[in-house]
Parts: sequence; structure tokens; C-alpha cells
Amino acid sequence: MTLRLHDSKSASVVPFAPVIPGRASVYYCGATVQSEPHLGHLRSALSFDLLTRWLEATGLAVTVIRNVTDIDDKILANSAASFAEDFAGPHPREPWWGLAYRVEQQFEAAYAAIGVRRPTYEPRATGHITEMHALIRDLVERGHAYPAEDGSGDVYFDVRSWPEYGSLTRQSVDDMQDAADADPRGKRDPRDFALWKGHKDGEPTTASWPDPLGRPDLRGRPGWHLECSAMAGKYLGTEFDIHGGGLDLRFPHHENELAQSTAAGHPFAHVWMHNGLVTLDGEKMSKSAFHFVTAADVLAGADPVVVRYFMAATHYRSVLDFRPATDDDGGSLAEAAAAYGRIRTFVRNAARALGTGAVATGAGETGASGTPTGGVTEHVVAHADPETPVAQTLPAAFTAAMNDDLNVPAALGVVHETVRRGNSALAEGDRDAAAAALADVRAMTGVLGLDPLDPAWHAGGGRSAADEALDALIAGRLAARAEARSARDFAAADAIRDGLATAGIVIEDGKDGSRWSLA
RNA sequence: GGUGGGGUGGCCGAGAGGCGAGGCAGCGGCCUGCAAAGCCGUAUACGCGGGUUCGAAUCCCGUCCCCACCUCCA
Repeated sequence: MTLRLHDSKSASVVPFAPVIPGRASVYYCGATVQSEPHLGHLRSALSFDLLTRWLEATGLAVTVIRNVTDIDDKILANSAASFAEDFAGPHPREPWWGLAYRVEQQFEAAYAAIGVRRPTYEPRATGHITEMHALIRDLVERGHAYPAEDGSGDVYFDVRSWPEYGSLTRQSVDDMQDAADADPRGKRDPRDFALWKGHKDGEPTTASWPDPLGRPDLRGRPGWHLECSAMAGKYLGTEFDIHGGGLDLRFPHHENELAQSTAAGHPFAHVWMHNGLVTLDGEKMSKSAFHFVTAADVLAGADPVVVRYFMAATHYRSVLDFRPATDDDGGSLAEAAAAYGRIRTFVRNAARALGTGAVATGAGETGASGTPTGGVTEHVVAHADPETPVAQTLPAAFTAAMNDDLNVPAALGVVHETVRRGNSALAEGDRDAAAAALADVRAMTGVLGLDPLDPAWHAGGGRSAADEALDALIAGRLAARAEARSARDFAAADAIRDGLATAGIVIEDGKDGSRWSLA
């Protein structure tokens, strides 16, 4: 079974056939760095991170480009606002380029926190003015773009000159509702969009560049949309495999990109993928509507891997509703934590029992002998031939689910079934079956970026001195408790357990002794 | 007005003509000194009304409701 992906342009699931056999080229829209990221931005990046990981798992060499749009109206507006007399925000008098860079770093931090891997390259719009100029000149020469007739310095794309306009979203220009705030300026048609915006009085001169058409007295800056066409072309070529982004970018952003690039003679993307939006109380998260939960807020109170699991557990094209915790309901993240916890518990238990796995930082085991038996040992996932794509070593049901337009929820169902079988094997003392289940679970969660033993989820990597100290202290308590239990003084034993519980330490008794972990 | 996506059991969430994915919570067992973790079993579904079919959550018709895009948004 081969990989099939949903293509927004044809509105169907299509077999993935790379432009260059053995390789895959992906461009997905990153951030316009105007203000801090919210959950919706994380979901989009995660969706394409999962896509990338799966493409690689099937044996393809993947090139991923994710842009940073670091110049646009909002960035200039937010920067300008910070210079106001009564500005009360934390970053007063912040130049637009400083704001863009600060926000870019917030995005990077949030992406990294949930395990979104870095793209192959992450170009910034302001570094590609030359490429944008060339594209604009191309479009003007071909008769698909024209300078504004009002002398503003704007350059517009002429939608009426391009019969294909609207093909991505299957809309006809004539049926489109006129924008309520349409500003005709020097446009031939209200739907013509700016490739280039002339510099206006009051805007910082640092946010202006020479005119693309060489007009001596004019300066300006790129319009939205153009940067993606220019950068995709530069790094992936004029024809590439997959272009992605959030569903809300489909129109006008991606429609316009498609028009620009194809009108310039580029075949452009073969497959268009769009991730579903994140809602809050059933309504789309949106910066402009001030209706969102920031990535920082979510990550501040949650285990990052649980946040990743939460977002991966809904199919990427479905609406993902985030329910914040309330007094009597832990919300979305509590549910995800319970589900993920089951996987993590199995992996830890199996790794301990089999002696082949790592023990996470902050958890330890004290064997019957009273000595810690934890320690980090890299578990070797069955993977005999490095030439064999990972996908071929995974359970068939998992691979089938992933190949079916990245059905991660179904794939997680396979993980959970494997966990149950592994737990049964552990209970029955069937080490071979338990080891096989552990290997499968780690391989599957590894592909999804959800391996509980991945050092990425344990800040600092190894065990710290504090961990060692804690382990030693708890070992003493556990030894005392073991003594009490063998003397059948259960009141004393329970008192020790309760005391540790108060400190947030959970004790579990096994036939080889008791072990502890942080709640 | 145009273009899309939805409504699945107490909750989350796959599936898309025929063995009721999976997780959480519930109930009954097992294990445990008691727990925890785990295992086994188990109930509750497909917005509503028709239709096609031996058989429909899945197809068709009608209907209600929700969401998104058409304007800056992942």
C-alpha cells in the first residue's frame, strides 16, 4: 500500500508520486511574526512535522522549507503602536525588525517544545527581495501584473488576466462576494491583490526597498503572498511536491500564490495540504478576534509531549476543539495526559522489566536489594537493515493508517492495542512477547515523535545530581517501608507511602520491589 | 450569494454498506495486606424524516443545526 494524501485543489485523496523519485519536497507556511503563537500555529507546524516524519519513514529524502514572513502590515502596525505615548505593553518603542525577530523566537521555542523538528531551511521574506523583484518583473512582462494607476508605487496581480484564478478553491471570480472594506485604489479589479506595496509616509524607511520596476523615486515593500512564491521557487524549484498550511490560508493566500507562480510559468506544487483549525468553545482561534490560547500559556501548565499527543490524536484535517480545564473537568489536556500516560507507563514498565530501556529523569527504581537499578540504556529498536525504510518494520495496521492520508488517530489505536498486548505479556512473564511489543510501541511512537523515552522529553537529558539525591532519600524510605511490610505492620508502611504521596511521589509495589515516580 | 467541512455512546475520537477502532470515565471480576499499575468481561452510538438494499452510522432524497473561507489570520 502506498501513501495517499488529501489534495485540497482536487478535493480528493491522491496517491503520492514524487516529482523526483526517492525524494520529497515540502513547503509549508510558517508564521507571519506579528505576535506570539497560539495553539493553532502549533497544530499547523505539528501536522507538517508528522507529514515530514512519515515521508522519511517511507524511505524518502525530504526537503522541507518553512518560511518566516517578517515584513507585513501587522508587524509594522504593532511596532508603530509600541511607540505610542500610552503604550502599556512589555516591549515599548520596539522597531518592526526587532519585534519580528522577538516573535520569531517565540515561535521557534514553542515549536521546539512540542518536538516539531527544524525544517531543512527556514527563509525570511526580507532576505528574498531580489527574488520577489524578479518574479514581479516576470509577471508584468507576461501581462499578469501592472503598476497601480494612482502612482502609489503598488504593483498588482491582474486576476482577470489569469483564467485559472480561483482554481485552488474552486471559486469563480464573478461569484466572489465583494470585500466589505475593498479599497480600489489603483486597481483594475477589486480582487486584484498587491504583489508590492509602495512606501507610505509615516512608515519606517527601514521597511522599504527599491522599486521592483526600477522606478527611481519609488520605494516599497513586498505584499503578502509573494514571498512564498519566491522562496518556494528558490529552494524547491518551480515544480515541487507538497505545499501546506492552515485551512484559513487556502484563500486568499494560497490561491494567490498559485496564481502568481503559475502565471509566471511555474508548474508549482503538485499537492496542496491544509490542516484543520483549532477552536476554542467551538469558535476558531483567531488573533484578530482576540479569541485564542497562547502556546506559552498551554505549555506553562502541561507536559509538552502531552500537548503534542493531544493535537496529534485528532486527524489533521478535522476541527480540533480545545477545552480548557475547569473546576470539575480537566479539559482536553487531562484526557490526553491519561491516554498518553498509558503508553508511557507501559514503556517504562516494560523497559524496567526487560532491563533494556531507559528510565526517565525524575523516576527511579529500587530493587529488592535496595540498590537503584535504573540508569539509561539505549533501547535498540529492531531495525536490522539501515537501508530498509522504517515504515516496513512497523506493524502493518499502523503503516496502513499512516499511508491513508496520515490517519494518526487510527495509528494511535494500533499503538494502544500493542500496549495492551505488551501489558498482558508482562503480566504473563512472556519476555519475548513483551520485548516485541515494546519495540513496536517505541518504533511507532518514535515515528510520531511521541516516544516516551526520547531524551527530548526529559529536560537536561540524563539524571541530575538532584535526581540522584532524591533517589537516595526515597530508597531509604522504601527500605523502611519494605521492612514494615515484611513485619506486616501495614499502618507504618502506609504512612510512609502516604507521606511520599504528599510530596508528589507515587509508589508502586511490584514483585521485584517497589518503585517510585513523580506524579 | 458563492465555496468547503461537520453533527458518532457520559466525554474525546477513528470508521464510511455486513465481524460495534482506540482512549478516558462507569460497572463486574482477577491481581494486591490495602493501593497503584495491569489483565479479563460488560452497558450506552451514529442530528431528524423518508428511501435504496438481504443488510445503512456509511449510498440517495428531504430537513434541522453547527463551523470555516470569500477581508488580516496556522
